[in-house]
Amino acid sequence: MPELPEVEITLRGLAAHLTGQAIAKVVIRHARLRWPIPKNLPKLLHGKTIRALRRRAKYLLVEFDHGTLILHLGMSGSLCLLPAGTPAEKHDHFDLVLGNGMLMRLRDPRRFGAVLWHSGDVNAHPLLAALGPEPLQPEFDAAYLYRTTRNKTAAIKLVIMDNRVVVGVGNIYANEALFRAGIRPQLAAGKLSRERCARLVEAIRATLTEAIRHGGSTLRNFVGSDGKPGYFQQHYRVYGRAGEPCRACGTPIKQLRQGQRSSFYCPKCQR
DNA sequence: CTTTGCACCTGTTGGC
DNA sequence: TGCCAACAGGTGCAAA
Repeated sequence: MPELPEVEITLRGLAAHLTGQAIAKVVIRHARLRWPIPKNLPKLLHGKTIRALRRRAKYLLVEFDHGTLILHLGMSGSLCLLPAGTPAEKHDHFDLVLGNGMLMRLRDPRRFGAVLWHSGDVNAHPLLAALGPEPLQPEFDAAYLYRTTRNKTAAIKLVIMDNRVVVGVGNIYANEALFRAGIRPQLAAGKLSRERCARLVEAIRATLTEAIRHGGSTLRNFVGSDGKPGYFQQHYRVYGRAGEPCRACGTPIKQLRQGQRSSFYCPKCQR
């Protein structure tokens, strides 16, 4: 589920409910996520007040006066707000119980997600320090992408999915953005012209912005929901459509593998 | 430095 | 229906 739009939607859904709340209790049911949840988290957070929620790449940052709780949803994670006392289900690994009688619950069947703590400047955390620009911020522009791709022989799809180049472009939206830009996923990044870099930047922005506007590919209620996604069938142009006709020209969509991930493209619309 | 493939997990899907 | 393999939207890391 969680590509950047889902994380952004989650952030927006939670922010107003968490900000200013004190932590009444921290519950760790299953500490073995991608990295272990710190054992001392309950002690660290008890009675402390949430000052703000932010997002950096696909990390959700819960800021306190004395440090930051770093959350990542991995491949299958979701967060929801429930009344305190709601019984936990199978994959509910972590709760923040709030002073207002609600709790924020992390559910993550595959456990590729993360719950970490960092005191001090969170941008200096090893997981965040080397990240590239946000795709929706002005630093990510045509000049930057052109400069960054020079002399790169790697496929453009792999490059835009590289966190050090730009964050938050996952497999689905990489495929969709390349279709919008009319660029083949296997094209060597260094061969892109300035004009095509500009098109790609705009395509990435438009694809992500549109997905955020639609509530991500998954719509959730954050308050009172059980975290089960209510599915919103996203109208993908190429992702998952191998063999089906291109929505623009009717040519069958092709599939290939790049870096152990599936890529999809229209051989006529994308060059 | 870049590139490649593995690893962490469970759930779902599709072929036989 | 059952069984099993393949695959899934992330991404850090070791090895080459």
